[in-house]
Amino acid sequence: MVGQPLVRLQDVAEHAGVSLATASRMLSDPEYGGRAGLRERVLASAAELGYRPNPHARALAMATSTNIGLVIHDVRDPYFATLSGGVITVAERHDLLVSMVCSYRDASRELEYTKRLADQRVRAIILAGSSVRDSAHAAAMHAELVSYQHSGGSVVSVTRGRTVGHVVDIDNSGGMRTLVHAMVELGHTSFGVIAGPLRLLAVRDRLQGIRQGLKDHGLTLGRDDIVYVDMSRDGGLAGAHLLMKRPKPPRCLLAISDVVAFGALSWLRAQGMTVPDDVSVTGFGGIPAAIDAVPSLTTVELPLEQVGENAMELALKPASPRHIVEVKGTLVRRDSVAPPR
Amino acid sequence: MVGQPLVRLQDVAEHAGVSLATASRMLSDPEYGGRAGLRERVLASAAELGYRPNPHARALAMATSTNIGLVIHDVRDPYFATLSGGVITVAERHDLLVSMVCSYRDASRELEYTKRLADQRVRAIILAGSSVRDSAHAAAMHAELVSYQHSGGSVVSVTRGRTVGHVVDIDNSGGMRTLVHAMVELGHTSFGVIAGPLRLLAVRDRLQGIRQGLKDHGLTLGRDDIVYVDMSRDGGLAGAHLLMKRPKPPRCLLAISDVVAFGALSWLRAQGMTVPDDVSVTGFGGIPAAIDAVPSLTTVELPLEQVGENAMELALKPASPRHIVEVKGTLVRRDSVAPPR
DNA sequence: CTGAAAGCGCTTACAG
DNA sequence: CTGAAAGCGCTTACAG
Repeated sequence: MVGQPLVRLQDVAEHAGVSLATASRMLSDPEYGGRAGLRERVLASAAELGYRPNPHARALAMATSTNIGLVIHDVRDPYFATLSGGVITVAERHDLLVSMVCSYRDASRELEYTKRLADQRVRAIILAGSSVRDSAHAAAMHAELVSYQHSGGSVVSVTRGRTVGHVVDIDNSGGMRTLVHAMVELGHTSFGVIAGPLRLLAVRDRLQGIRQGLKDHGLTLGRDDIVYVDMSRDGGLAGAHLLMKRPKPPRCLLAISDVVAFGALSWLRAQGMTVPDDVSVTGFGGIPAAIDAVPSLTTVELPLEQVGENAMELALKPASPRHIVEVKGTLVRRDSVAPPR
Repeated sequence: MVGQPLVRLQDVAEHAGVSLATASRMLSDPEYGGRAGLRERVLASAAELGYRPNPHARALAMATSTNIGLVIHDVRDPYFATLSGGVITVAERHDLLVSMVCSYRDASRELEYTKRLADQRVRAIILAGSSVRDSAHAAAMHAELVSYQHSGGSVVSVTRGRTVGHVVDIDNSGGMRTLVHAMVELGHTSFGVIAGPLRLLAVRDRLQGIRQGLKDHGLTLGRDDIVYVDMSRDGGLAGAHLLMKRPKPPRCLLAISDVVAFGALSWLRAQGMTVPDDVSVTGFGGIPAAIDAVPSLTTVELPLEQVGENAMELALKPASPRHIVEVKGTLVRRDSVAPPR
């Protein structure tokens, strides 16, 4: 690359009449003493020359950068977009840049990006998507994270089950269980579940919550009462179709996430079915749009933005002791549910 | 930072029995010749030792990195989330990481982040939010971008009016004009506009499109027919309130963006007003959720994801010649509009 | 407190 | 084609 010569620390030092070392100290170590007026002089020179430190040189010398790595499933998903907003807010407060990558729920992408971020010496890696249940992959991820943490990096997972780094543990199963209780108490006994891929831990946990919630009331889920789809609006569309076209369609549709529930609502609307009169629908997550859905969506609301903030705050803490922040969702009952007719 | 010793290029070179220089060439220059089997040997050593190049050392030596900087207004806004998805998709294809920052429509943030990204020697800076109309700020941004480009960086703006770098030019005014024509042809004559802050060029352009569209039919907008709000769902809520509480409320609400329109729909619903029977509502942008709104939202649909892909593709092109990609929206008429009663 | 020097891990003219 | 050496722009023991 060609370019006009940039001003280096060396230039600042000369301009201020001090050594490179002193200039470096005055500029980047606020604690450092120094004879009266020295610091001011160096700062003035830096300002006058328009000095802007080269972060790569610094990262090379210090073996750490001023960036944060954020791994999510998909930015286009409001769940992750909202969470990312929280991460970015706190990162900004600490003058940290965030490099965001999307795994699209693909294990190998997740691993590759994690390595890439580790190589970049980001200060912290925040894994904000549910971890994947694949023992080979899990082992590789674990090894990578351990070595990354060992080299001074900070690891934060927004998923339980990781044995390294800090954790923001979202109570997926408990939230779903509470939701199911409420539906049963509303009078529902016939459920259909639109689930996501079983390799995702969050999916498993939410399903477990559903099963437990039903079991608490002596109910069970039949094999056919659950369908597995992509965790997207289109997945929800397909899932609703599969469940509702059965001979005896369920009276309450439990979607694995809000976005999936939106797809279901859309399918039902297209079929001319009325929610909640014909069928009740629930989501999970509490993305902002849930409140504006028509009918407004009953869901387990997670403080998504705050989860992102928590994650970023944990990223700033030393690796030891490990912190586990538990986040519980709150059931928000809205218009998408009613007692079965 | 403490950490186990990582393997360096030097180690690979020794293991393969070649010099540092040769190892470097074999590993990072596929074009480079070399005696038969040499490359294989070096690659084998690198693989065996688990060599992972230090990107900062490389960036320092080459004065360029393998990252892309993306500046948007807000990740939580589906408009930008969708667009970002496109950027990330193409970036991944080229093995590039994207560092994403949110300006929250704040000029000084935009400038600071741009500088920061330039300092990081990102390969390209993609400015995906509408530029701000403030001559001092514009001058500073321009100077920064020129110097960045001069030093080898690639600049792409998803907004017109920038005189440096490539541009993805979204036809904001033309799109709005078409939309207004359609509304007038539907029989509307009484409009209310929920606009965003005038310092945003995109807002000005869309407003201009509205005015032009009306003028084409001999109509004009009164001073009170337009309100200025935050470009968010809550802004839309407030805007609808302001306009609809007037003595003679408009029969058609033109929102400056889809998200703002969602807010308006929400307010109207809360008031017990029916869309489109009582009032028609339109948006702009074509975010995915527009189709699932109830009533589904009439809007000018932009290929947002593709805009992001285009931007990233332009980022890969040499600075000269400049490319201007023009993107037109398409009017999508849905259920949120009807002839006035 | 301050400075000269080594070192971070690469790339790339420059000689051979 | 290959290697020794300089250089990228910082930080930080190590002496003074």
